[in-house]
Amino acid sequence: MIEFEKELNSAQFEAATHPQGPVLVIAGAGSGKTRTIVYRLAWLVEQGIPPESILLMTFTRKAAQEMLMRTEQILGRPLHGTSGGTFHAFAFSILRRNSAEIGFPNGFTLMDRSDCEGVIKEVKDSLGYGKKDRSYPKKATLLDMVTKSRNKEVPIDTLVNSEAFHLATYSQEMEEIGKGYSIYKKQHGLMDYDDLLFYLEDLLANDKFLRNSLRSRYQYIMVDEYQDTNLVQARIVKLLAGENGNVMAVGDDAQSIYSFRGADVSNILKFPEIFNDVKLVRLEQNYRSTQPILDLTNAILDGAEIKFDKKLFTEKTWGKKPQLMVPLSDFSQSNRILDRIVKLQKKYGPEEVAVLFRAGYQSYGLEVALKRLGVGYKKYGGLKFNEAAHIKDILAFLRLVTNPADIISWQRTLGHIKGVGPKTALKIANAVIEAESKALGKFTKKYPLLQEILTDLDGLRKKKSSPGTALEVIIPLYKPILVAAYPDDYPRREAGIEQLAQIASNYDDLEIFLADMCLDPDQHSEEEKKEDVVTLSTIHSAKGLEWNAVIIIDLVEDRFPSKKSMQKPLEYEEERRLLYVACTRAREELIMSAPASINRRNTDFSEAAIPSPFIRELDPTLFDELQESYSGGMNMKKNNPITPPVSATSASNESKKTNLKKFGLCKHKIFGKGKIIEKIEPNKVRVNFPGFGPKVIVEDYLELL
DNA sequence: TGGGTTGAAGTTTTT
DNA sequence: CTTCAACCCA
Repeated sequence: MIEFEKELNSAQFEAATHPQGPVLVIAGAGSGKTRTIVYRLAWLVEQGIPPESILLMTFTRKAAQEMLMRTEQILGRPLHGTSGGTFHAFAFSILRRNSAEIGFPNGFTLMDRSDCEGVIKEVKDSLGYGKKDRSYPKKATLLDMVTKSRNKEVPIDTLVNSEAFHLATYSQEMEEIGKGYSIYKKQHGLMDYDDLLFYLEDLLANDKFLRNSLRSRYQYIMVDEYQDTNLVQARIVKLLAGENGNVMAVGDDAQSIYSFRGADVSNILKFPEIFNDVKLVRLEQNYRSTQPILDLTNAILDGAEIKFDKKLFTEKTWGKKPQLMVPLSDFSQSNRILDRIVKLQKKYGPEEVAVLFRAGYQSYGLEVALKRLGVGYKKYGGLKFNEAAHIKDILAFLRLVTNPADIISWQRTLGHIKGVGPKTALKIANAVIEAESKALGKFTKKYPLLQEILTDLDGLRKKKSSPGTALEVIIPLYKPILVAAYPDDYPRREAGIEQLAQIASNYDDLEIFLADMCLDPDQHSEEEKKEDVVTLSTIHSAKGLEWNAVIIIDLVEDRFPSKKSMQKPLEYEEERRLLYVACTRAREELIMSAPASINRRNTDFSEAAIPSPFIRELDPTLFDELQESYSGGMNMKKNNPITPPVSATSASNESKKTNLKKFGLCKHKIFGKGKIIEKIEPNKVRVNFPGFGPKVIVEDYLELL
């Protein structure tokens, strides 16, 4: 018997043992959110609720697995049949069984990011857009806009006006591309991540029988990280929960960091309006970090444009102040951080140290340093295992076994035949699909390799082969192609393919294997399995995790907050929350690093770097500052001379103000070159931009020419 | 139409 | 430094 009342604090207990109806748990960072969910699961099961009637939606599959495992631990017995995973994976499993009903009689193939980009490019080209226009939005940008408009459920036009003004001239065409994209997917039996959610919603809304059967199956629904759900996810929850509404939503509005993907914080704020008689529980006591760390994280939130009514507190009143390290450059930062990692690992154990950063590439320097010293590490975020060209090649081939209409995969696969490019591949694919044996005969005669590929595909299709056996056929066929394409590093890539085969051997069903590779790309990568090593992670991928010591690197302007977010208030605020998430991962030691200079990509020279505005605005008594001396050591900066470092921005503003009187030429990041025609308020001017017309701009966003 | 070359532009986060 | 698309030649 579990003693719930003893194991949980009163708020946690209240949430975990709430008998019926909707509950909203606003759980501050480190407030025992996972613990609450786990105890709720255990409580439900102890009340006699069958485990298979519980549905647990999480942000990653890993999170779900961990929670289910912990529940089994405290229950002391296995938990059979509880469904746990991401919205996307859940949607896939339902849609797969009902594909005919949503207009995919032959099933569908799930696309990953680069497949989607390929389709977008195809549509763009077929519409004849962007010819000869070098500055036409790239396929990645186009896809971003299309999916963002879909996720936020706002027309592209509106989206462009509110957050991508520089694309204004293209919004009409982007709208068309979006339409074409959606038709293309349907025609070729393809779905992207967004489709999974929208088709699921349609299915639930229209199929009363299915809806009722799912409702009676899932009596209790729990949704973790609710602040990062989007509108359609919220509606799906509503459809699944039904009248009795046994939903528990858990989240923290201060940790919402996925709005770039369409997540909508107002979901969590509006939850009480959507369901009746919502029980609201707040978890505010922090069990993770020491008080000096919380003082700093509370201060970060204090600077927010829209205030959070939230002050985390802890009983761990002891502890070290967070540190701000100022290495001379981003290059020396790697070495100084390496020293710290080694020391911290001795103190806390090798697994208990993590280095966090804004973007995947920011850890490259450190990775080199770690390798040189032979310190093991695992990295989360950034490039994925299945984004490597050779892995994609193999997966494309496998996809043709299940979906012959997948033109993108045909082009990828047939492109390896000498003399075949996208155009010829398209013709061949059409000949195959339409079964035009005459045309096909010509092609197979001309390209012997094609005959081989087709024969293998046919064999695999007929036998309904498992992923493992399919790979046994494909690998020998692909090997010569691999060797020819990458003469210098094919052994490394071959090892990657071996690894893929290893993963595949755990699956019986090819379609499920392929979907999992998109839905959960790095669950099986070798990284996962490494033990006793330091963790390197993007902050997004570190969500929900914690370590004794956390180091955050590259806290300088343009890198964190990212350059792009500086001009957009909403994105800038999200960067702030991102830093909040990063800092609240630390239990005992928090180290922030803001190198004094960074290397710009296109120059050989380092440029002076300005510490992140989030750091500059902090009260300097909240942290200790360490500066790297020219001889290499780190010295404590004595009694923290109040460091509103006569910031470079304000200094340059001064000079701007005087120069602006001349009404000269200037440059704006979005509108390009323009001429200043009028000074309006103390810090605003009217500028005429060729092509855009006159605009009122805040001086700080202008560069004088 | 494929394949190589050239020249310019753009750099985040993820299911 | 990398990626992308236009351009040219076979």
